[in-house]
Amino acid sequence: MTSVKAGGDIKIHTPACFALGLTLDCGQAFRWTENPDGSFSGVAGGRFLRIKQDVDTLTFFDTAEGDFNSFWRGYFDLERDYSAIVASYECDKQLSRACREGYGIRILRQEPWEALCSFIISANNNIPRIKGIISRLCESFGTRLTEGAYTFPAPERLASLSPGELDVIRAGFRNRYIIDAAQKVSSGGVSLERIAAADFEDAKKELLTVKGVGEKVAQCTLLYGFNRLEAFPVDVWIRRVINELYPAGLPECIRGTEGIAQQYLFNYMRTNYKEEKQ
DNA sequence: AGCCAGGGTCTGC
DNA sequence: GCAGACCATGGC
Repeated sequence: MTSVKAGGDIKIHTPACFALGLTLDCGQAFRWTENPDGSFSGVAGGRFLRIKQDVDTLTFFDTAEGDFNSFWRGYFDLERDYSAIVASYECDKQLSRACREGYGIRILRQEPWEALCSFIISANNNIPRIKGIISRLCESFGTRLTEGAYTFPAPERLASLSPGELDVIRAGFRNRYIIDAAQKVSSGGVSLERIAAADFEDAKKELLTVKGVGEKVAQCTLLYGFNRLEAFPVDVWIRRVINELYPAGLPECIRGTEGIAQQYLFNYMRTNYKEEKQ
């Protein structure tokens, strides 16, 4: 069976402060892979996308205009003025440097359920392995879109599984956490709609009722799944940032967009640490 | 071989 | 509230 192309390519002028590769490979999303030609392929919102950034052009291959406007525009946060946000970080020297080195990183607007489930899997784990587990989760329990591309399984699909049935994804002790999250979300015991409408503290409190969700996973879910830019997840890398760069406290200029600053600092510390080890 | 990874839970004080 | 053991897995 041959697939019918739904639409042509969409080309837009690359927005200011937009770096595709850094954004898709900075530890906030786990579903994108780089192709030999420099484009990226991935699945989000139940849609497969191949996308490539050239000097001045961003190409969404084989994408319908309706999908671009109703989904991808929001997913890549194209309407937000990142140049202004990054400029507001000039109050701090080290943060400014982090912004230069990671210039163009954006916070993706991922789906709440995928973000919650992905960051439950991220606990005490490393990024390459997180990607592998999520890939196997989608391949085993998602819906096939095209060759090698599967949707992220809905909570309803995972809620009826036993931990043993999840062994194929090799998530280890996280199996029962994934299932608990799927059960609470699909039953409405935890409501993603209510979380989206709640203030920050109430939203976090509701997320913390899920097993396997502590402070850090809740902050990640709110930042990446609900676009709460005031969230500030602290993992081991950000702990190093705080200890080594900001022992007296974080700079004032990040107030309101702490999550974006956090992403630049995360990238900065990880990149420099890797170079140090070579 | 042992340590680490976008942590959290559970128990005991 | 806080420390410490424990949790699966795989890369280095």
